[in-house]
Amino acid sequence: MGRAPCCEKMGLKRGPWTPEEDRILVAHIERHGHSNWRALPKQAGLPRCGKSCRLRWINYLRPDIKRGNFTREEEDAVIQLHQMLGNRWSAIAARLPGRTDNEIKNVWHTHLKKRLEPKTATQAPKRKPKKQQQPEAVTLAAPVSPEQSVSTSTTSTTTDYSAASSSLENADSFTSEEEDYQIDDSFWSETLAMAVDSSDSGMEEAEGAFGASPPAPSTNDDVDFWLKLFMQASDMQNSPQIYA
DNA sequence: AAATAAAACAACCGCCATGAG
DNA sequence: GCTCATGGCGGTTGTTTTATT
Repeated sequence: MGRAPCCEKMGLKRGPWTPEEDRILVAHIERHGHSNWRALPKQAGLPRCGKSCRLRWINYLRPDIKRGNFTREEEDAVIQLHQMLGNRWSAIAARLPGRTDNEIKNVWHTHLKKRLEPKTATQAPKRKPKKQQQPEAVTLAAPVSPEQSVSTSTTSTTTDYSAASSSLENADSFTSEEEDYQIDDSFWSETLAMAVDSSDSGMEEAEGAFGASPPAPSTNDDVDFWLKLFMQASDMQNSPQIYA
């Protein structure tokens, strides 16, 4: 028997968050942290359940969230990590700084999965990819703090990956199912190096700053092991003569 | 311009793991 | 050692947005 839904029973509010609710939640967390999600909404005066608050914070309001479309590199990393980890979205998210498990999960289900589907599905997509993410979520969090306005800015996101996006001039070709999923030789060494770096330093900094507890060491070690293995494999591909 | 279909996104639900009492 | 409360995760659904007809 599952636990009763926490929000409905108490007559708490559900559905989309308003900017005002966002502001209250962020202000409260900045001031008091989030040691107890259950108690948080009451303390903050939010008519929400703790679970809802937690989700909102983790997925959208955290200052270190990177918004905007996934770059090609990020998508490829997700695919590769998914091959290694399966549907362990949180583990995958831990390797992609600024991306949340929910976001990754959505991206996976909306286009990455399709990209990997066999060539049988050759119909061209009816829609072109979205130009940019809808700004509402950004504007929700943006006014809250200077930190957020920086980290949640769509433009800053694109600048983060400007180098990568510059190589995406032919992005349309990637969206075609006819396109074989081919990884540039130099890609994995870059992407995985980034992932390892961030796991070694950046991610821990980011997580530490916001009180998130790091995943179990064994899990991290496992993933790091595989990442390094892939890096080595990639290097071998790049310069086989070295390893021959 | 309106209707429709599809994609993208945001949020919720239910289960599981873990820690405190 | 057991029970309960809580946090966290993955799956799923509902809503909104956008492209196409």
